[in-house]
Amino acid sequence: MARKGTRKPLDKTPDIRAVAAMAKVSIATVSRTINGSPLVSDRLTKRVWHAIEQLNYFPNSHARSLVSGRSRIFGIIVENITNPFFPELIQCFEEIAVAHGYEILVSSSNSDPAVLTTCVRRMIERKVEGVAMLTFGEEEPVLDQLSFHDIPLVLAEFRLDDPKTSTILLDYATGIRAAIDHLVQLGHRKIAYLAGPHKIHSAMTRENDFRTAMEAVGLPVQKKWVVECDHTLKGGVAGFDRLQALAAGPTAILCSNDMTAIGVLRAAYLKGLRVPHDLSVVGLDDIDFAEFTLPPLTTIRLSRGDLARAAFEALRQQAEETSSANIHREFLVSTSLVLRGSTAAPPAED
Amino acid sequence: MARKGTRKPLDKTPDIRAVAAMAKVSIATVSRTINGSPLVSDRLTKRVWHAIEQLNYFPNSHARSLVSGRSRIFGIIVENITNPFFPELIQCFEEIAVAHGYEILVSSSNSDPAVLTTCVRRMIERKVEGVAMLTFGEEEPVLDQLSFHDIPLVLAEFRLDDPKTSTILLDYATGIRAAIDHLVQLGHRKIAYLAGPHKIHSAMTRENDFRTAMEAVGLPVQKKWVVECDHTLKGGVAGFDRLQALAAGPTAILCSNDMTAIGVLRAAYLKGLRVPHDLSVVGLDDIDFAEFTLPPLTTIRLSRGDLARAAFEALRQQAEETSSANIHREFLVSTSLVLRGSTAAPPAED
DNA sequence: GTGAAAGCGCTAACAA
DNA sequence: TTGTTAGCGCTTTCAC
Repeated sequence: MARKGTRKPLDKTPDIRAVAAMAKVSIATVSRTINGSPLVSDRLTKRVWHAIEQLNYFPNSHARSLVSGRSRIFGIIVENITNPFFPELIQCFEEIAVAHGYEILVSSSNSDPAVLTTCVRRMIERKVEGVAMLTFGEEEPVLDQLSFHDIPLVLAEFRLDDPKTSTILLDYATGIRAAIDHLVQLGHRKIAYLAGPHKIHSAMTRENDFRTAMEAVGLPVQKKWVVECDHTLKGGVAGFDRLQALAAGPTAILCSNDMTAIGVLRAAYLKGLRVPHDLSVVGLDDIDFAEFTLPPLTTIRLSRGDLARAAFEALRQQAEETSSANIHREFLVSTSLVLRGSTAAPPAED
Repeated sequence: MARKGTRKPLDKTPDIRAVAAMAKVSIATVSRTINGSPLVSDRLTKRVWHAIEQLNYFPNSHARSLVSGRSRIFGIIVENITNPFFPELIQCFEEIAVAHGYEILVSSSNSDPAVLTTCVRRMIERKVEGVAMLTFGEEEPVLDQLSFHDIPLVLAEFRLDDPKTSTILLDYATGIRAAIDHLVQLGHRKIAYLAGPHKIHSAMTRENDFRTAMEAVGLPVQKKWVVECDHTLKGGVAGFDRLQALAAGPTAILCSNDMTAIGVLRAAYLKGLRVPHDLSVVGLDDIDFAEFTLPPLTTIRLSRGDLARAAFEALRQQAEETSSANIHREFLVSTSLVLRGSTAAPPAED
């Protein structure tokens, strides 16, 4: 409608033109300066930065993304931000991303496919350059969208035969085997397992690794002693209660995650069982809280830092390669047993 | 360089022009349809949506923001995402925001002014339409930037005389007074306080409210019994240890937040003190974990939902008003005492 | 009701 | 080295 500046002569946040005018250079020079182009002379570089500071100019990232076709945003979708494992993970991921000049968009799917769908939509609309799906197995409904829009992806425990998709494999088996060995060495033979939700892929992997480990040490897995929980504190309490309803209860419980284990600690206390004297409990994740429970939780450590680094690295490589060079990559994150106070020898048989 | 479509005839994610071509309408009509303009006829509306689905078209939000000048993004900056209080808060805020068609940008300042500065910069560059600073008192260094860029703001416990800034007041006093009353009624007279970092504004507010409450019930506040911690689990342990080093220790400890209190629970256990028999402990926040500690934590509840709603509402009002109508608003969030198992009568005097 | 066309603020050719 | 200019994908006048 009006030519530049005609409507409101002053009352605007400064744009690249204002900087150019003040520094008496072209807007191209301002752009080059901001982007660190080596072509700009020292003299002009100085003048431009001076003007930028004077005007308190902040480049508009929407304009940048639009024209460059690169948003420098990575999305990260976690299963449930309310589980302390994930904030710790997000924290690491964000630090790394910001250090590399990327932004992040965080979403929590809460195991709800509808939520997942809309947050993927939002990410596509924002033109993220990659998304880390750390939902551990609920990702299938949105995979097509992402691949249609050509967005690099890193998935946990899910191999997809797509050059733009990488996979992070979690070696739960080693940690779980170590936990079982530890328990067996202590004298336990009746070991129960509080599983995660079966619709979560990693929960199934963990459960299978539990079965494999039990078999390896020659212990039977009683069907009733594997109960499905939901990875929450409340779920741990409920799971424990179901286990307690059985005759000849287990002397040790391995849990699919720390939240479940902390719930068990609480429930056992209420039932008058003393951990580890009457019952041994092992968690998985090693969230910050695990060190501070009563007693401190013996758990299988899954490093947030390692996971975050793998996820970022996978995305960065995909994003910064020419798209024709993309290949499917795999990363492995290991686990290890952390011995604390929630495991001990089982009580003497009655 | 090349005219539209010359370079790669097909190999692109669809844009508004592709939709227009397929629906045999102008791009203006597509835009109107997407934005729900009532001016488009039913016949064309149908054709356009059909084309959108066929092509799996997602509008580019950078382009939208650029031209409309509205990003529909709110930023939320929290003090420390690793403290479970904040993920729960973010969760609520995000839900409300998404329900109202807004996106959110989350950042955790980790009490580091440099981090705060860069995350505010990123938010300004992304043209957020408002930011909720839930850092409780570390915001001063960035206030100028935000106000220079004319970005609506909502602050916790910080009044700023600016029409684009709203304030959320937290009524800690009521909850703290209730906690002190409760303790006094139980028979406690020696009440210690584990404070938060003094550089955090809310920590000072809480501490002052503690002093006021003590005075109101006629109890002296011993200088040595107020020790500054850092709102973490470790900090709670350290704070407890410092209190224990004193002769004639307190019989009850009120903590500036739940993390500190949980640390105290742990430290007391290690020292062989039984809570609540030997020592009463009260937290503040009522994070989800508080119900699951051993014993369950008596704490002063600060509703994440209320806080998130107040923050969103403040921002929405600022963003959707004509800028001339903006006025400073204040919201009040209340607290209340939640009785659980970590408080009891003090041990009989020796 | 619908379409044509002018930009939003910036980057990246290309020219000088 | 620097400046000129053509769009990035979309919304929004304005004219029909």
